[in-house]
Amino acid sequence: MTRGKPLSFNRDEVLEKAMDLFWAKGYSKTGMTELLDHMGIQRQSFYNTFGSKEEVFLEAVRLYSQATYADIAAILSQDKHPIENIRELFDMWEQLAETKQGCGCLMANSIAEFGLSQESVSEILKEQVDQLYDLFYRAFSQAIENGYLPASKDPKALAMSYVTMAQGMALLSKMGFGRGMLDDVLKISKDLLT
Amino acid sequence: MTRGKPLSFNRDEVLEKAMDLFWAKGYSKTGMTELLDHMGIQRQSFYNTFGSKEEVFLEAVRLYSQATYADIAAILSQDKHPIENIRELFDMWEQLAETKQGCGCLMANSIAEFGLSQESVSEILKEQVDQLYDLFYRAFSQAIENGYLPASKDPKALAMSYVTMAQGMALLSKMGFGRGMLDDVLKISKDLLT
DNA sequence: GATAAAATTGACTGATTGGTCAAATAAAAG
DNA sequence: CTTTTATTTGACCAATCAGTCAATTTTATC
Repeated sequence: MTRGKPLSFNRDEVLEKAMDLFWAKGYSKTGMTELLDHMGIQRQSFYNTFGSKEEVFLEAVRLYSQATYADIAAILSQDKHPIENIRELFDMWEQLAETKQGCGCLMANSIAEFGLSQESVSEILKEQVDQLYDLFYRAFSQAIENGYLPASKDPKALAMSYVTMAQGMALLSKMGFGRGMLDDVLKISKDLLT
Repeated sequence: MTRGKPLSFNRDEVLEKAMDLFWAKGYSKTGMTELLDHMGIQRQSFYNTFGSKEEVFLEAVRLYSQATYADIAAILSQDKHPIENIRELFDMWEQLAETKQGCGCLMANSIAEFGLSQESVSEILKEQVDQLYDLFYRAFSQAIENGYLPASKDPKALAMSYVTMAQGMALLSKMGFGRGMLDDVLKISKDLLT
C-alpha cells in the first residue's frame, strides 16, 4: 500500500452523491459549499481528489450515462417482442420518476444546460446520446431479424424516435407529468411496433 | 400625454431582445451586464421598466410561448390531413433550428433549468405546455371528425406523444441533431397518422 | 420660462461564486 | 521513531452576481 493517511471516504460513493446533486439541481445551481456538504467531504479533500467542480461534474455525467446505458441495455437485449421490452423500459422510467421526483434525466438536463457551448461537456453528451441511439437501433434491427417486427419497419427512424421520446419524457417529467404521459406514449408505441 | 421624458426605447423591442438572449443562454448563464448590453438600454432604465431579472425573464417566456403557440396554431388549424400539417410543422422547426442554431426551445430549456423548483416560472411553463397539448388534441380530434384519421385513434395519446416528441426534438437540436432527426421522426409520424 | 416627471449615467453595495493557501493533525509505511 | 502522505480547519482571494443610489440630463406640461 502507498504511504500516508489513506482517504477517509470512498471515492465512488462520494462521486455518486455528487451525481445525485447535479442530477437534482444542475451544474450552475449547485454551489460548492452545498456540493461539499452533500458529498460529506472537506473542501481540500475535494480539490485533492476531483480537481474542480467541472471535472467532478464530467465524471458524474459519465457515471450516470454508463449506469443508464447498462440498465436500458439489460431490458432491450431480451429476446422478446420489442413492444414488451419497451413496456418494461417505461415501467422502469415510471419507477425512476417516482423515486427521483422532478429530477428528470441528468443527460437531458445537461444537454439543456450546456448544449454545444462547452466542448468538454458536449463531447461526452453527444457520445452518450449516440450510444443510446445505437442501443435502440440494434434492438429494433434484431427484432426485425427475429421476426418480431416486419421488415418494412425502419430501425434507424424508430431508434431516433425513441431517443427523442425518451428525452422529451425526461423533460416533461420535470414538470410533474408522470404515469398519464408515459401511458399515452406507450400506447402510441403499439402503433409503431406492430 | 403624461408629463416627463418619454422612453427612448420601444419596450416590446427590447423585451424581444431579452427573450433572444435568454433563449440562447438560459436564465442563470445570462448576466445582467450582458443582458443590458444586448437589450441596448441602461441599467436604471431596465429596472424602471422591467423590475428585475426574474420579472423580465417571465415576460420573455410568456412572449415566447405566445408567439410559438400562434405559429403552431396557424399550421395545425388548416383543414388538411394531419400528416400534411405535421410535415409543415416540422419544416418550420427545421428552419427555426437552422436560424437559431443550438438554442433549442426556450420553453424546453426553461423546464430543464427550473422544473418545479421556482413556482413563478413553473406556473407559466405548465400552463404553456397544457395549451400546446390542447392545440394538438383539438387538431387530432378535428382530424377524426373530418375523416382524416380513423376513429380508432386516440387523440389524447397522440397529442401527448407529439408534445413529448416536440420537447425531445428541441432538446436534441441543441446537440446538433437537425434534418436527419426531424426526417426520422416525421417518417415515424406516418405510422401514427394513417 | 418655470415646473414636474421621467430617463440617463456611473459609481457603488453586499452577497456569493469557485478556488487557494498555510498551518495543524492524523495515520500508514519504512 | 522518522518519513511520507493525506485530512482537516479556517481564513482568504479576486471575480462576478443582481440590484441600488444620487446626481444629472432630457422632455414634457403648465
